Amino acid sequence: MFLGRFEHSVDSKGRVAVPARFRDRLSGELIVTRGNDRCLYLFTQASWEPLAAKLNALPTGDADARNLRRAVFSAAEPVEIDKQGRVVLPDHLRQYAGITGNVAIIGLGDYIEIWDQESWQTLDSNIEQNVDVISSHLAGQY
Amino acid sequence: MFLGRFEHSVDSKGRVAVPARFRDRLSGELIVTRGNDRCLYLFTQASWEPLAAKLNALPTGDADARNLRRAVFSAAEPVEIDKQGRVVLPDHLRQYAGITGNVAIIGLGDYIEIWDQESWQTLDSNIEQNVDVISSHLAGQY
DNA sequence: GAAAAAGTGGCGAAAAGTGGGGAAAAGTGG
DNA sequence: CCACTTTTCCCCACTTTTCGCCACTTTTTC
Repeated sequence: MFLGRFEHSVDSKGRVAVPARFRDRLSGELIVTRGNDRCLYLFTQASWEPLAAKLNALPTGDADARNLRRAVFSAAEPVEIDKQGRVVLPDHLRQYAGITGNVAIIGLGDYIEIWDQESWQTLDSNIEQNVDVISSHLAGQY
Repeated sequence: MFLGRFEHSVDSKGRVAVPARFRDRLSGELIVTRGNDRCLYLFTQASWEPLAAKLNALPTGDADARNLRRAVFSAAEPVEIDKQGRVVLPDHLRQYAGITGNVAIIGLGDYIEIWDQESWQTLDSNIEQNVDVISSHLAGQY
C-alpha cells in the first residue's frame, strides 16, 4: 500500500525521484495522467487497465464518449523508473499541474498523486483544519 | 496501447513523423480516414477491421447508414511508414482536417487521431475545463 | 561517527524529428 | 507508342531532444 508524503525536486529535464519506499511496487511500465484538482495520478499497469478497457468500450457515435476518451488517453503517458529511481514527467503534465520547482508526492493506497509543492501545501492545511467537517459530509458512506 | 500527445510538423510533401513510441505497433499497412470532429483517424489493420465490419453491417435501406459508409470508406487511404518513421497524409485528408503547418497526434488506446494543431488546442482546453460535466453525462456507463 | 542508501545534477551517446535532393514511377499529350 | 512533365518515394544529412550513465551531496541507519 502506498502511504505517506514526500517533497522532491524536479530537475531541468522534468525528472522526479520516486520515494524509495514505493519503488519495489513500481517496477516496469507505469502510467501518469491528469488527475482531479490539478494533480497528477500515477498508476501501475494493473490499476490502469480496467479503466482503459471501459473507455475503449464506449460508443464512437457519442460525442461525450469521444471527448472523455480523448481527455484520459491523450493526457496519459507511459513512464519507467530509471536506474536512479526517477521518472520523467512530460511537459504537458507538468504544465497541467502547475509544477515548476518542487513537488509533493502522496501515497493514496492503490495509487500515487504528484502535486506542485505549493498547491499541495495550500490544500493540505485546508484539509487539516476541516477533517471533521469533511468526514461528516460523508457520514454513512464509510 | 497508444497513449499520449505529440506535436509534429507537416513538411511540404505532406509527410508527418509518427511518434517513435507508436512505431513498433504500426508496421505494415495502415488506414487513414476521416474521423469525427474534423480530425483524422489512423488505424492498424487490426483495429480497422472491426470498424469496417460494423459499417458493412449497417442496413442499406437507411440513408444515413449509406452516407456514413460512403464518408468513411471513400475517404480511407492505405498508408505505410517509411524508413524515417513518417506517413504521407493525402491532400484531401489534410484539407478535411484543416491541417496546414503543425499537427497534434493523439494516442487513443486502439487507434490514433491526427489533428490540426490549433484545432486540437481549442478542443483540449475545452475538454480540460469540462471533464467533470462530460463524465457525468456518461454516469453509469463507465 | 562511519557506512549505506537516497536524492540531485550534469555530461555524452544514442535516438527522434526534420528537411531536401535525386531516382523511379505515374500520368499526360502529341 | 514515345517523349515530356509531374508526382511519389527512397535515401542521406543535419538538428534537437532524450536517455543512460557517472559522480557528487545529503540524509538515514547502525
